Amino acid sequence: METIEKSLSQAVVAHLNEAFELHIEKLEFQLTRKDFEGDITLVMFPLLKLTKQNPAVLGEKIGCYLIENTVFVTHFNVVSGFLNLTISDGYYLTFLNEFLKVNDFGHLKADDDSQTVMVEFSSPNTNKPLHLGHIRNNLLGYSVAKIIEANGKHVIRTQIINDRGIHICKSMLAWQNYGAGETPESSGLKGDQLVGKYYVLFETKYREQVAELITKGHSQEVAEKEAPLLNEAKKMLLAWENNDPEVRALWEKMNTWVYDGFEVTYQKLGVDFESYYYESDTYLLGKSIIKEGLDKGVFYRKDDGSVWIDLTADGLDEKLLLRSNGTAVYMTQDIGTATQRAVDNPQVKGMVYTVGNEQDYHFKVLFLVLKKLGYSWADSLYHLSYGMVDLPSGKMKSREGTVVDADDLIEQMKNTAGAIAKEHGKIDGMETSERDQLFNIIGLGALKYFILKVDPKKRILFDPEASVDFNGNTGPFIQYAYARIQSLMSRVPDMNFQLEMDLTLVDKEKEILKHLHEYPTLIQTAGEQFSPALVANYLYDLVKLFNSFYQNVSVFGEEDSTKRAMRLLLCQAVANNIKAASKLLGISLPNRM
RNA sequence: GGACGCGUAGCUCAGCUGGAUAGAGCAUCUGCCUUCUAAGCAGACGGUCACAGGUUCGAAUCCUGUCGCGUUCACCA
Repeated sequence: METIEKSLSQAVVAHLNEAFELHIEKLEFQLTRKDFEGDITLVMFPLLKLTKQNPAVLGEKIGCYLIENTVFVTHFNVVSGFLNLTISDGYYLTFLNEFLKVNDFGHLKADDDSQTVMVEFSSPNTNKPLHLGHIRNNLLGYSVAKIIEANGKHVIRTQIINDRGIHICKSMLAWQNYGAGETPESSGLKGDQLVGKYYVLFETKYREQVAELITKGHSQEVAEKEAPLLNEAKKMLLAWENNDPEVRALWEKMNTWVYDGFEVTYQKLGVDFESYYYESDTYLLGKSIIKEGLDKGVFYRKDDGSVWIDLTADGLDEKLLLRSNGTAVYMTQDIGTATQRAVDNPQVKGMVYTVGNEQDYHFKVLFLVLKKLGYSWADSLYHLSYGMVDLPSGKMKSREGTVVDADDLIEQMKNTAGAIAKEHGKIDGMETSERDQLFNIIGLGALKYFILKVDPKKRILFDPEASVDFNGNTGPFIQYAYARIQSLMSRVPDMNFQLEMDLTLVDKEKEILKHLHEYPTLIQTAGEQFSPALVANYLYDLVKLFNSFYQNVSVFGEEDSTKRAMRLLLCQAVANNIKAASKLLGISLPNRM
């Protein structure tokens, strides 16, 4: 179904080009502001110069033409340079009919010819549990993947796991030295929590050693470098790289614990993945690519043996790619992983990396290096950068214990939802299991919406105590509207109404239909901009419009049965739309609350 | 210091590629539960869109500069 803006634009453009011998390609229409009469507005200022007409005359001309030559323009008025057009109720009723025929109206379906896009998110380290920052990352990545899918593309959700390096060795070492064989089973802790505990323990013991060295007269700098624990960890990393069987076995055991723990968190969050990349599998490829690049002359070697790339001509710096001792750095790994991923998935035409904005520079360099290596796919890489999540107390720092743990936060949201529901007396006569499920849906809905509604690139100030609300512009507000429609629908045994096309719409009904009409365009824009926030704010506006309608216009009280049928169908359409849009945000909807 | 990002109501945020009198929620205040769920609705209050220039019919939006906040410029990841 063609949008009304497009057909209007075509009609007006053809008419103007002929009348004034112009070569305009298309015109932009916008929704008419509330205070003026009309539905769609053409801003005529740009046309005034071209046609050398005054606004009143030109508006009159276009307006009359549209009334005579289209079926859906019924009135028009001109205010200064604005031509306001009124669209017939019949047009919107036809639209409503179309809308109801499809489940996810406005979403395109991928077929065999569709593009495939890979979306990477989460990218955890295997030495500690997921925290609030990961939650934003996961929600964003998952939602963007859904939005891209709704634009008719195949999507492969993937995660790149940083499973090697000094950090995991620290956890391993602490577990070995102080763990006494503790396991997730014996401790009752989730695997990731257990491994995280030993990472923290390492840091504690390490700092004790540093302090001790300082009292013995060493400088801070020397002490930090010479502490025996750190040297042990380094030794362990080396043993790992040399495939020491014992170290590898311990590494695999502890990583497995962590993955099991992560899986539980992902399930609670409602995200999942189709493929996984492990840096332990790809860092060697990274190293060999560095060698190739060296041979090709893209990189150069310094006297100490380290390998670099000079990006000063591109406005960046010189960047280290391989240490003088030949070991891989972060960039080496990422080059390897990116290449592996491209080799494994030749059909993929785009790659989205969901990574925090503190790595903007890193990704700029990474993409540029890949391009200089001559990979054709390097141009289709995109860094979906997002702002960090700050706490009122400042930045989250794992070493200072100011991290908000993902599992804890989810639990807390659920409890808050329960407490508020109880306060409102919403849970009377509900089974315990049903109750539990409901609190889960609402708590997570609140959390997801709270995070997704803000522009990805902006930082979020997150106050775990106060800032997640259940009133106003929130997830539960949207869920509540949906639940109310469901309860309304449950009173109507048969929804097979035939829509009468000569009905007269009241303002609120028309406003809702106009809003629904914008949905396909919105999804397209959200896809282009990788922005779940657009979807969230659209949803909020829809629910606001709907609530106002629902509270002020009766459905069952309506005596005209055809009008009543139309209103019920309108409710149905809104419910469908809430469902479709919520799915893109990963927000579940309850049938009652 | 260089680079990148941000700055809109007391607080948290919208404001699409420039368009009409800058919008929501929270907080504060007024009404509305005996008819489909009050986690709601109707309304009031609240703004020098950081500041200064520029571009033009027209700027919160684009350009330049200044200030403030953040991130980043590691043989850390």
